[in-house]
Amino acid sequence: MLPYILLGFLSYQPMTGYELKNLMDDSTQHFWHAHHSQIYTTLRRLEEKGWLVSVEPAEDDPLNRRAYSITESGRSALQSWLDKPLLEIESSKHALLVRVFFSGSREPSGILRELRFQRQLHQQQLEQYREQEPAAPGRPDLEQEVPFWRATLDFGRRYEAMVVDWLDDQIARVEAGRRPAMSFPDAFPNSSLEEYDA
Amino acid sequence: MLPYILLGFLSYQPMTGYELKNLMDDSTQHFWHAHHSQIYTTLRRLEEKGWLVSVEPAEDDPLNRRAYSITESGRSALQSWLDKPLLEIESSKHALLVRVFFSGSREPSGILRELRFQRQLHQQQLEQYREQEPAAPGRPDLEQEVPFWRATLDFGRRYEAMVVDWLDDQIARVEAGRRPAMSFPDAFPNSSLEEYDA
DNA sequence: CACAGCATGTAATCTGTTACATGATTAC
DNA sequence: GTAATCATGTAACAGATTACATGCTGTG
Repeated sequence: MLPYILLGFLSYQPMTGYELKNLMDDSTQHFWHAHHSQIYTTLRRLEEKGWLVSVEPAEDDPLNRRAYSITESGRSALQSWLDKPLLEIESSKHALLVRVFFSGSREPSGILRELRFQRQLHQQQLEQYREQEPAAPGRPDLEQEVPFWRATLDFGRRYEAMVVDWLDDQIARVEAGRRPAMSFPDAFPNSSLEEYDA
Repeated sequence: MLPYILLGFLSYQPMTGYELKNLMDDSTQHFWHAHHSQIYTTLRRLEEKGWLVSVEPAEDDPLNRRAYSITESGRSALQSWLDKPLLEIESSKHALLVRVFFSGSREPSGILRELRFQRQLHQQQLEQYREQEPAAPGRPDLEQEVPFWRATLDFGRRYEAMVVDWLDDQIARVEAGRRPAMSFPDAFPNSSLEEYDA
């Protein structure tokens, strides 16, 4: 997948590995991320394949920047990947759900602490997504891309909102189970926005 | 993560690799999956670590079944993993979103075909989750686990419902963009439940 | 007897993470 | 000057997928 992300961005304009890393951190982070080590090695591999070409860092560039450009061969590889649609549901991995699945014998207080902290993290993530707005300033040729960038951001917002709701319900469920047949309020009601106190 | 899933299941009762694979396919599939090759090698590794013990397949068992049991050391490893809560948002990977992100210059018809097919898949997945109901028949000692199993299933249902909604909106958006300032219905309106016709 | 399912493994490869390593530039 | 950021790489390791490989059992 990473090769196509790099090809995709380089189809907009030539860039260095460092710039690609930053772009991914800003825009694809919530559905695909990569460490710089993987990006640099993948770029080299794509150049060997002939899908990219890089210009040797200029001698007067002490930062040793290597800019990559997409080749015609790279463009058609990207295009034929896009033309071959995804025909399956991709499987995902959620460590949090693994933990919840095997939490039946944990202390309710420990579970609650974890769920409340996760709720806080996902709420913050949601707020951050709500502030983001994709744009291609000064690139009218990329205007048609913007609605698709926004679509992926919208997915992120809906996903985080769903997770926050689910966590709220799980927190309520565990709290309800903790004091069965009781209705006393907690002596020190927990704010779900406190720092994790582990 | 896989080691803890195996430990978690084996904390319920001794099992073979094959049974663990089936259990995962039935219950953790939507938040963690593994191929049998990885399960068998991981079980061996956990035995070397002393977290599991296996009994040699009985001589009279032509199927060569090897049953694993959790050790005390394995139980405490599982427990201390559960006691160390997850303090970050886990990053996820969504190939579909990568494709959508770089779909700005694709043919609307190709995008629509893909989105509609994905919608169909996720709708089916949602219906399948709605029919599922976690239970521990004949194991009253596992009753307390059931609500947590159900919680992860509930996550799956909400996730698939969210994805279907999002796909509906994206399909509508692309359709609206395809015939700007027009309101003629399609000559052959597409059923979103047809087989993929690629 | 053929085929689906039971049952376990190894090997090669690919993908991804973490750690190690280096050096320049910019802002304070 | 010192810390953050720019910028690129290698190496070791861990995690995951795909292919290869084998043999038994039960059903039609």
